[in-house]
Amino acid sequence: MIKVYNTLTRKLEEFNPINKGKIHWYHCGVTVYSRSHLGHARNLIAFDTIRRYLEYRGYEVRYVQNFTDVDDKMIVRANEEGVSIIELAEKNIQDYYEDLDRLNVKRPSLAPRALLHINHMIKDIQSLIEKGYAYVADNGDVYFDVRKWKEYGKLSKQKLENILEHTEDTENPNKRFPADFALWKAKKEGEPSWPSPWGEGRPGWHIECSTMSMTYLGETFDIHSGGQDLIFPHHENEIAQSESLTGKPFARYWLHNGFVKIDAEKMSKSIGNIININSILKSYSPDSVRLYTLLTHYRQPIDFTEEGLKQAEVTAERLFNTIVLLKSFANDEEESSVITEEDKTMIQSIEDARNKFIEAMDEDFNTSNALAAVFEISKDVNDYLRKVEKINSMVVSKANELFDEFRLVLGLFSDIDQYISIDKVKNLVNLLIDLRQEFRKSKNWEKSDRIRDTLKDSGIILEDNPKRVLWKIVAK
RNA sequence: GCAGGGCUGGCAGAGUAGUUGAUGCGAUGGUCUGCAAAACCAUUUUACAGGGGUGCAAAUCCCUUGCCCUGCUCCA
Repeated sequence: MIKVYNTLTRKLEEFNPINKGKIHWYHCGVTVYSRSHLGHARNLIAFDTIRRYLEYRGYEVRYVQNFTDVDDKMIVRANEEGVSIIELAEKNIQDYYEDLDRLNVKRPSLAPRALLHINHMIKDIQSLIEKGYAYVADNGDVYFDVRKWKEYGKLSKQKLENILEHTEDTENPNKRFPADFALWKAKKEGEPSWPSPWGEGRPGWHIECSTMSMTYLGETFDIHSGGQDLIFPHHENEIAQSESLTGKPFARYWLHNGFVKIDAEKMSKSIGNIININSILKSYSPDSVRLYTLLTHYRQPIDFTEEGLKQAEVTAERLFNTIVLLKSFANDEEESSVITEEDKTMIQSIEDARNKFIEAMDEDFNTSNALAAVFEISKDVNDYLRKVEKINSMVVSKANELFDEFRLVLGLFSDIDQYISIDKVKNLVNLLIDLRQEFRKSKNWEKSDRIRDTLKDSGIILEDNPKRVLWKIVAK
């Protein structure tokens, strides 16, 4: 049974999708006006892993993630660069996918863009006006009337009075109430605009997510996710718009991830303390970044330090070594009919590790504890491959199965195949190892070292152990 | 002010009442060993911001103080 922490109820809840076996999920994506940073990476990796886990558990996941390509930031940036917002969006979406792919984050099932849904948004705004939840101001703006929606504040647990007290926008004469938010903004000079029943203008920020999520996932869907900073006002407003429009519950489970901080401060574009994904990937592998992220539970903040990332890098490398070594035994045909006590213990450990992993992930996707299971079995495998008299092919295949599952869910080491040797190479290396062992027996260190050094130069590392010589292919 | 999150070993980071200070990194010692590399083992353990309270029992629940962060404005 999977449990998730739901921001709406502030409780751990049993997870059950509306349609058995299928999950409809909307993830709030990015405004495509600049390059993505580590905060986005954390967010993407966290939910990508959750998605992968749900798929692993047999769910079919429809994962919709939007691109905000029309809003204030887009317009300002496009003007600065002297391009249209469409051109700006194109470029940044391309960069975004590049970052996404490198981090091995699965692409969304659907990635709708706000600009292509303006007519649909207009229809929704129109309905909200007709239902009396929205009003047209004299200047052509359209606002959502928060006082009409009695449940306003239910996600962020804010009372309207408190919101009001700290709303800065008290001067706007077009609003009936300071906390009302824009569904449609009348055109200003130098801004792109679209025709509407209320004159030229453009949509407000929040409506796109309501419109697009319900278009592709239905009026009520399972999961809605995003960063914690979106809880208010963005997600609060989405709920208000959507539920007043349909009269039905909007998203059922609200998931929010914690921030990446730098020197105890949130990493954000407005503070300017950002590290871009592409720049961190110049010094660290995607696997290191993923692992670094997953070592902390997704709802906890991560105070980013290079030291921490380095630690994760070492950890990732060690784990990688285990897996690649294990893979090198995968196709060894020697069927061992005898099952020793050590084999049995290993098989049991493998089962235990899988169960522990699942148990951890079931509990609100506790990747920290899940990884603990991975590290423990990794240690057992290392021990087994080096110490046991005869390696049992069944043990190897079960272990490989397990690590394949881990890799799939955690999104780690997706490029591992390039480090696995084809049989021809394998035979060749094994021959050289045999020869070298003969030289070693006769204490011909010069020749035995020459073999080892030459192999090392071509990226093959030998490792002498009492029971056997192990080898692996490394990068470069 | 209101709402929420945090304060655990040298570092990172799980754990929300009671058979583990999980796990990772680091450090020290060891095993292995021609050398190298890797791996494994042991130690690094009477921790849980301070104070108070309720429990047979609290890091874990309640109260309180301190410090930090976040949202209430665009933001993953």
